[in-house]
Amino acid sequence: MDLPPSLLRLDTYVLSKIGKTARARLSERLATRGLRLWHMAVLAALADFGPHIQRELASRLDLHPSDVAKVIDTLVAGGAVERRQDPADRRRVRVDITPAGRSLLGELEHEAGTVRDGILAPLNPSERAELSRMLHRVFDGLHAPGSH
Amino acid sequence: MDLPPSLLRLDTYVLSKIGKTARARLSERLATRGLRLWHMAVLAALADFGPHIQRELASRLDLHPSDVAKVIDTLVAGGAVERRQDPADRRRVRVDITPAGRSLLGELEHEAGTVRDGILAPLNPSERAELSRMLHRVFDGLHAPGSH
DNA sequence: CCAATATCAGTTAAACTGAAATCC
DNA sequence: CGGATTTCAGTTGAACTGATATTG
Repeated sequence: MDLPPSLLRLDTYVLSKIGKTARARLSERLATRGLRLWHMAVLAALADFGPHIQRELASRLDLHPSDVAKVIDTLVAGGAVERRQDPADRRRVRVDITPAGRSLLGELEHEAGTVRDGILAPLNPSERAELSRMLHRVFDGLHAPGSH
Repeated sequence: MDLPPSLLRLDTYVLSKIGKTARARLSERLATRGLRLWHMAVLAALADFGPHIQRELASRLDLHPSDVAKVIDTLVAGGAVERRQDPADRRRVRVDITPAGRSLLGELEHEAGTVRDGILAPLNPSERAELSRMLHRVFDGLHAPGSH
């Protein structure tokens, strides 16, 4: 049964549906390890930018501070990150990724790549590159003033 | 503060973020009328394909039957759709859009178009057409076998 | 008796809110 | 004391589950 053409004509609807499917597929894979998307996002932030205090993770990833605490809890329990108090400011908790966390992240990125390849399979390599460029430009525009 | 490049390299991540933003922006506009995205989706299905029984709406839109009932409730209360029992099978409830519903849908589509234009503003018309074509191909591929 | 439909009440996972405790 | 940080407990909205009543 087909979806309403009135909706499909809105490119943002199609875009949103694809995004939802992509998230669901990756989420499903992460669940087999007891992880969710936020766990991967936190690991990626730590791997890319080095240690963060939890507040920084919250604002970088746009995740609520109270949820950061819970995500870090499970990552610590799994040995993927370490928590230690900032000696200079003992309110702050610095979080860092462990070697085990880096290797875990590598596996997760591989899974995410597989999901992406499955989703983008209808496009050939040069189309994929073109799509990627356009998506990034649109994405950069989201935070620009006057876009809504 | 930047997002992790490890995530941005996954085009599906960017895609998902854009979709989420688009949904949030439209959702915000619909909320001023006391509506949500599902209300618009139901109106679009009725306008495009004619009357449905609720079960058909559920399977077409991939919305749970129990939620269809609630969505229809508020649309009926607003005079946008009509419910009437199917005389041939009194278990079934046929739902149809009213003239008021059609005019409401027209306004909602206009709002959705504005949101889309804001999101896709970084692209010129031919780029937008190219993006649209690629997104539709990817979307069609989602339901094909072997894509995951 | 079994299957389908609509509907209601309850559950679950996710994002958010508010408040407390600690520290600068 | 005011403000920042973490954390806990509770709330809210969305999607899903299960059960019931009705009808074919």
